[in-house]
Amino acid sequence: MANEKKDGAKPCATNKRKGLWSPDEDERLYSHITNYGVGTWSSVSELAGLKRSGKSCRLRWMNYLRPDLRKEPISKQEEGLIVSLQRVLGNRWSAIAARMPGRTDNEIKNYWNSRIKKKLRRMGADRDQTPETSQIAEKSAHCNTEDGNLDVTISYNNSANEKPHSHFPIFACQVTDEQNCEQAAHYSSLSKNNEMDLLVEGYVDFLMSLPDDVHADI
DNA sequence: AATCCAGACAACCGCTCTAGG
DNA sequence: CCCTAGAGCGGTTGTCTGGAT
Repeated sequence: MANEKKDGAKPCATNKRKGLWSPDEDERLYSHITNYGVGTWSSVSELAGLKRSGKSCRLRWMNYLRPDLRKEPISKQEEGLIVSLQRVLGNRWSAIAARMPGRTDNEIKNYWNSRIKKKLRRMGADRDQTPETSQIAEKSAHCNTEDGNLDVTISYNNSANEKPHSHFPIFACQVTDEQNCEQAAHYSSLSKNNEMDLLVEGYVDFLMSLPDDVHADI
């Protein structure tokens, strides 16, 4: 709860404190919100006796003080999920975080920038060429279950240079048991109906259900 | 012991979106 | 519609820490 780092906060031109939060500030913010709720963030700052912007209070609460945050490091399983979701959703960190309970967009973004991105680049698989959101909006899914392989592929229109399609796999594995076969059939029906949101949700659930050692070593 | 440097994380900035007047 | 304030988002910067020299 308490900020263990040194208090580097200093007032800015508008007389608002900036920089790292002190344990006292954390305590004030936490007890105010747990007792009275948020209301508006600018009022929280004032009512909690903080010389911080409402924006700063919101960020501190969302990224650090919220009781439902997971404190443990991001697991291998979650890392795989981040990579997969980034491929599907692009750099929409809040959308990715929404599918990972207890994790924040800031945490995921930092994790991506400091670790995964580097890791992918080392492997020559940097996905910075992920399609823009508008392109993702036009994407469609293909799911191939032939030959006992479950291969889920997202395709998207590349309107900029009018190439018909580019595609990138978000998931591929051997269908080895009954449960996977059912999953494959499920994906297949979703992709045929172009139900992208459900496909992504189902994919997330499936990924989370896998034991850690199943995840590909990216 | 001092310094440097890279990695990790916290926080800020600027922008967009949305709701209400 | 237009304007404004607040909220939220993603990119970027700042700060701290620990390891290497």
